[in-house]
Amino acid sequence: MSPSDTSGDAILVAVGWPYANNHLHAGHLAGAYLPADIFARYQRMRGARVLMVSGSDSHGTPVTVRAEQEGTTPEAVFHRYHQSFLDTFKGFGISFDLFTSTDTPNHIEVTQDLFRRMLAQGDLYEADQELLYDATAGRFLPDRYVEGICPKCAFDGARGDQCDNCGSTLDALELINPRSKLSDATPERRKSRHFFLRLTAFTERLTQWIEQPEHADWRPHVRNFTLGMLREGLIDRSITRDITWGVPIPLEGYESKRIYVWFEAVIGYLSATKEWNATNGTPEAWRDWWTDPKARTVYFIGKDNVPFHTVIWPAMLMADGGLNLPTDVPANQYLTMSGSKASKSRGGVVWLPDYLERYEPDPLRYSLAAAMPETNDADFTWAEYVRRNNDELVARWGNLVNRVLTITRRNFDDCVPEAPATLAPESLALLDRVDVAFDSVGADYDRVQMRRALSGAMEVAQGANQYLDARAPWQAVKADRDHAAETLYVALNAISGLVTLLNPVLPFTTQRAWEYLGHTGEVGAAGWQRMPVVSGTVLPEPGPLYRKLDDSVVAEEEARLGL
RNA sequence: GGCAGGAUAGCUCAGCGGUAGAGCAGCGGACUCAUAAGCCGUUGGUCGCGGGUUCAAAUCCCGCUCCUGCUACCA
Repeated sequence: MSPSDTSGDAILVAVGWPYANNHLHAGHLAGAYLPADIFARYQRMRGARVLMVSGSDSHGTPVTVRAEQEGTTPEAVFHRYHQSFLDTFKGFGISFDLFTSTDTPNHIEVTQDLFRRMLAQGDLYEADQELLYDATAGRFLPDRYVEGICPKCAFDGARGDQCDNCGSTLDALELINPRSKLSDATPERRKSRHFFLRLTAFTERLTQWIEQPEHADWRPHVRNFTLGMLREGLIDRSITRDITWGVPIPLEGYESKRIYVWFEAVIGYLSATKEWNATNGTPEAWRDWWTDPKARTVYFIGKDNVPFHTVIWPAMLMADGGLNLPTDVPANQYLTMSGSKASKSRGGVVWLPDYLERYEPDPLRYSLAAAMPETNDADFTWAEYVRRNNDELVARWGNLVNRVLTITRRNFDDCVPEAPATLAPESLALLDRVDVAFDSVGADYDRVQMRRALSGAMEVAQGANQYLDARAPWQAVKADRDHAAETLYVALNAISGLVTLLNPVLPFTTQRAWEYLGHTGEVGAAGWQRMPVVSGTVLPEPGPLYRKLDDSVVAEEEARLGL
């Protein structure tokens, strides 16, 4: 269903904003974009009015630094990766209604509007801040851009925010012999006037909100982490920086400063909703997602983003007044790559544009969904990818489709056979099992338990294989043609249900299977139910849904990773 | 340091109070429609260590060991 069709319940699928300083990798897909897409596809199928939005986070120090290194502008860096993101999402079928950026007039306007109102209400205030300044690079340094000797353990190499040796959380001003990571210069202390978010004023309201009974089933790592932050005490944070690449402060005399990304990027969820509705001729309809208390707003992010989505953004929404707070923030844990953490800055990563040059999107979607880091960090290995592709997609599911279509077309004149008026008990049992799966698998998708949903659907596929084996239509077709006809008719109908059940995870290949069954249109448009396969329908010639991968792929890809 | 999660069959993991499970790998079998796929059977574990609660603990409580992550002025 289109977000413009107002008949369904409104669900905002809000997805974390990727930082436009590099391409996306498999960790991004597993952590946020894939679960969001599966969820959105499922909700659309069951008739919800889904609006799925995100955009490039175009601002921030690393973008500026990268631009300087390359001798180009921050805009150029941002545009390059923004385009890369769009290509990647298209290639993997991540079905955004809108993927915009923080570099739009609309976003700047929405941000500045909220800034002004929060300032007027006293939720923001001005104060001096002492910071480290790199005179060589001509820039104030974020804590992470400063290194020095740890004041607690004397480790030389501690970063300004944290010492990797003893684990202490630091203030960059405490470092002994600080040096800039940008220029190696010794930074100097300078005062600068900034705006602060009065987070401390929201502690009580945030705590009450998190402790509401309907939030009891939030993922433990999200809920407990948030409660821990609230218990330990929030700290007012400065939300402006001495930089020139970012959203301008809407006041006179602040031309050398910008609103900082962590304050501004989360506003993107709201500004993107407004942008989509303005573009589609319904400028007031953004309220259906943001002010209707029945709307759900679900945020798909990696766990490193939790504080911004369960504390800072909710506080900003409370400050605004009438906007919906997050319904759920099903943050994922990390995807590790052959045992080590996937990272944009380090190597050992499966880059998504690179992947798409060699492989189809669905097998990676499948592998990542089957081992999604929902409760723990999950490890991605190429060996497991190849195994899942070959054993599960090719052998169990793809082969099921292929074998049934092949026998049917060969023996029944390329048509769906006639079924008897009364089906055998095992035939009814299989179809019933498929139909029941729509409830259980659907509930799992709805709860963002993608691993469970997928394994539930795949168990039904296995059941279909067992059914076929028990009734052996390849033999029956010689002795008892009606028996074989029933088997194939039932199997085709079971496959039809499976196509729909699997479509949120495997949108490309299930669409092809859908057409092999003689259906027309899109799987996603047919609703969350088993589409009957009708006797007499002509079945087109099928092709393999998946390609079997040779074991040598494992060694090749591991070599690329530098393992 | 604080917080969270984990430690279960060779491997990847599920189970989270009631006689140890799945997939893969291994072994055996019947079949042959299918991308030599599918199906059936089977080998294999004192569920990290030590205490405790209970008629009963992988499952709850306490302590310990090891692993991973997060710890909001990169996002």
